[in-house]
Amino acid sequence: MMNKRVGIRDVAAAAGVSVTTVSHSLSGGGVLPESTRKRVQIVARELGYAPNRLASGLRNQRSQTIGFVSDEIATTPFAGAVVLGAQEAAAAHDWVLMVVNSNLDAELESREIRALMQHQVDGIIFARMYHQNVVVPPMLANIPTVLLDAESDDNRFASVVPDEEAAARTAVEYLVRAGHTRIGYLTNQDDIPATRGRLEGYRNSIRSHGLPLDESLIVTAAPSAAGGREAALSLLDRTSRPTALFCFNDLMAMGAYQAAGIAGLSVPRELSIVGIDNLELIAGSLFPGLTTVALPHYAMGQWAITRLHAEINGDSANEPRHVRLHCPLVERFSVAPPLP
Amino acid sequence: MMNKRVGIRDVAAAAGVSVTTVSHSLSGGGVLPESTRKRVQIVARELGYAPNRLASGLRNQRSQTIGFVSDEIATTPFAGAVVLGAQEAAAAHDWVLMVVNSNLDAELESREIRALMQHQVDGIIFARMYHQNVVVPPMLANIPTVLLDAESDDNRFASVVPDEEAAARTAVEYLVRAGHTRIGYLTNQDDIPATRGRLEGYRNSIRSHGLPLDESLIVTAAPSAAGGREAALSLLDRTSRPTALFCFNDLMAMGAYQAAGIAGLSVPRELSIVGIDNLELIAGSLFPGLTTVALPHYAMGQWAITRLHAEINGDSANEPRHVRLHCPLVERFSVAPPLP
DNA sequence: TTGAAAGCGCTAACAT
DNA sequence: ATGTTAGCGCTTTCAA
Repeated sequence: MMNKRVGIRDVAAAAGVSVTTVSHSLSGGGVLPESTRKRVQIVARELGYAPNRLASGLRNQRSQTIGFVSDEIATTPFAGAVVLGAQEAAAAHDWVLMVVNSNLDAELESREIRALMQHQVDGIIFARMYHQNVVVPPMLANIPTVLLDAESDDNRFASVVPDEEAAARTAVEYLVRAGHTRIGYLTNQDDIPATRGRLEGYRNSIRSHGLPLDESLIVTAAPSAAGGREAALSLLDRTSRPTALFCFNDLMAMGAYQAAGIAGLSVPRELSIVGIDNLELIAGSLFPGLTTVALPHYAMGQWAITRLHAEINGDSANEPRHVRLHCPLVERFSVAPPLP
Repeated sequence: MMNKRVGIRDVAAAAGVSVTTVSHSLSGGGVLPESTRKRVQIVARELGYAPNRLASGLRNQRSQTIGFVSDEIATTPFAGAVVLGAQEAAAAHDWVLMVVNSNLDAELESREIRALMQHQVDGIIFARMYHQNVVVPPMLANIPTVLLDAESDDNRFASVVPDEEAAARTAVEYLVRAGHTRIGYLTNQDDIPATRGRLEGYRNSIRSHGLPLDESLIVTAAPSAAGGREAALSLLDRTSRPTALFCFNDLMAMGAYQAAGIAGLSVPRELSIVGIDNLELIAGSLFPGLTTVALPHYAMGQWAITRLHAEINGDSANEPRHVRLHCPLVERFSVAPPLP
């Protein structure tokens, strides 16, 4: 049910002017005396006039609508932050988001993108929930598109991802500053960009602080609490155990807490722990609270829309194409100096 | 950039028929011989024709678009499941979702709803992330709207919420079946429908199993891990401590695990724990895994869209207006028989 | 069985 | 300074 009663011609009639004048008055076009403009605006408000975006979109070839395509929106708590960042930035441009989700089904994803294009979206955010390399569906070649938490070999698309390497350095550095010299790393067994970037960041940071790089302090496991628990356990069993653990993500960090409990070690007095993700639900609920490096989900959503806006308006020539966003440290209570 | 190249008239030209015939062929209207219909369809496919929904929406007064209005999409992991349920059901009706989020700001919410209406959405899902009573913004009176995880005194709106009382009964019953007779309840300090419903369910279930209802076993706290931890601690300190804890939500259950650790009790051997929510991230990561009652987020999303569809098509007369959805038990490993 | 044409609500080029 | 009018792409009545 479209309940748009009053249209531009009703306003015109009520104000005793033509539709052109109304259109100009409301959209700032044309050259009118302030007086008429004001008067028309007042009449429009009184009548409760609201423009029909379907009609103006049809006329302007601009729907003021952006397609947001993502994978697995349901299983991650990241999606909310990304969508929120995108939605708030979109609202600032008077855009509204059409959200679709493919649940990792490429065929479904194509259908959804097709639907979005039928709705004449002005552009598309192609988002993944975990930083990854993607091959962009070919039909996106004809529409302004920016990649979010994803990168493509196809250089045509602008993209934004977290700076994984710097995130890891931030975490390790924090531990080093606290006085730790034997810092274990619980890494992810999956070979994805995040894994590579964070591992590199760990190694670089250790080295750049003049600490010995002991590869046996790096343990590989599934990026889950269970994975982190087992990995941490294997490290804590050793005679000369690390005094701090840097974990690929907050879930593995949660596993490290569990391992500490099993090993009878108190966090942070006897074992310091740092994660990555800043999953509020986990990091804020662990006891004591987990110090971790936040992934910039909100900021990526925001950046993607802003970049898309530039692209659609044709002033994207000087805009950066590929961006790695900063990941800030979030301090809670899981780090202390090592025992003497 | 609208990149719709080929329109209905291109197809008409290519097929050597009129636009009318094309329209009828594609949408199944009119009375044409199968032969022409097929031929036109083939030509349309070859040309890569796709209808412009802005145009058909303008003509039909149906945008095939639904507004999804929610509060705090970012802070909860529930949002994803709700949106997914809604989106998949919407796709089945060839609808697409316009998602907006108000972050609890009523003024912002109004602006967003206004934007949705300008885009001529055919209906609106008014969703909350925590079961609550709401006053529906007055402008929704003129558009088909269904409430999700929310109820209103205004009886005009269909609504769907979880069956809180039954959820609690499911949890307690499971504990009783395992042999527990002293079951503590960690309840929420906030007076919201979930709190009332679950507390009632707890009491009803205890009574209906012929167990003594010991009100001192009910402890009130903040619905967080910290709240659950403190509440559980106070219960476990007692001489005749409960052998099982039912928790208002998974976060409080997580706190109960922490309390068990502090008290030196092993879960589930010495203390059984059940939650509500089935937050995969928490319930699946706790060690051992948390047995909990799932909130029907996906199903609510689905129901809301289906109901809205009936409403928009005017065949909602026999449809239920207010529904409480079943909350299924999800078994993991946090429950065992009490020690003899 | 097929086609011409009006019109959904809006914008903007072109008059006046 | 303001108004007339031709579409945007589609559906559908009405006529042929």
